[in-house]
Amino acid sequence: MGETCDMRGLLSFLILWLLSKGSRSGQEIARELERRKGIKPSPGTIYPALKMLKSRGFVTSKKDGKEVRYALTPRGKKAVNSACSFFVRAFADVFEERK
Amino acid sequence: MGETCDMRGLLSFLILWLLSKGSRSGQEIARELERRKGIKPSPGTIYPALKMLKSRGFVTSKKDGKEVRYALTPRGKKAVNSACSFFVRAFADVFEERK
DNA sequence: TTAAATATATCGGTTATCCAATAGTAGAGG
DNA sequence: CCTCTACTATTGGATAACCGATATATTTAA
Repeated sequence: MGETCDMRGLLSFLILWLLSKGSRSGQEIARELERRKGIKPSPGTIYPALKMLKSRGFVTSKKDGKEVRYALTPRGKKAVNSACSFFVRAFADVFEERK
Repeated sequence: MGETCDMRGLLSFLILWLLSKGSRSGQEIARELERRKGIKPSPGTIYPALKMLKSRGFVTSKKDGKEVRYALTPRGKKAVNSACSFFVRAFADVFEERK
């Protein structure tokens, strides 16, 4: 990517989706995003995103030694659900074509 | 959406993907985006996006009476292909889960 | 008990991504 | 002609989405 089409966006959506599988630390999230996108998001990307999601009430954080574990709030769970159905509706045929 | 998770982004990706099905006018693109996203993008959204894609050599435009028809360049076709495979790799399991 | 490593976080800046408002342009019908 | 309508386009502005550099805290290892 990069030289072709930027594909910016959807980082916070992916973070919420990952957290819907269970709580994670910031670094765990960064590593999972790396597997998906090819490049690891920098600290300046991941932590401000988590902070924003927290300020909107989608995520809680809990310090645990060296790490901080992030988890979805009930409101975050609802947000993921509606975001997923929106996402699937919007991009369904893009996926179908590549099966 | 909106109140939940913004889902901003990927507009230009969707435009390129639509154009990979054949040439379209700006309004045809806007209407197809409306079906996908629920709301019709405003002129201030769609035309600057098309202009940007044109300036990057992904798209050509050709006046045809009242309309302007947009089409992919060879470079645009390559961009769509790599963008699609990136997209599918990044979001495959989000999609699987909802089938 | 230091030093290195790891995780979290902030700051400043760049670019993308939208919208609302506004305006130009061309065909259609009176 | 002239107005109505649909399409195209620009401008200005708000916000999101990143990155690189830097700083801080905690654990681990030497």
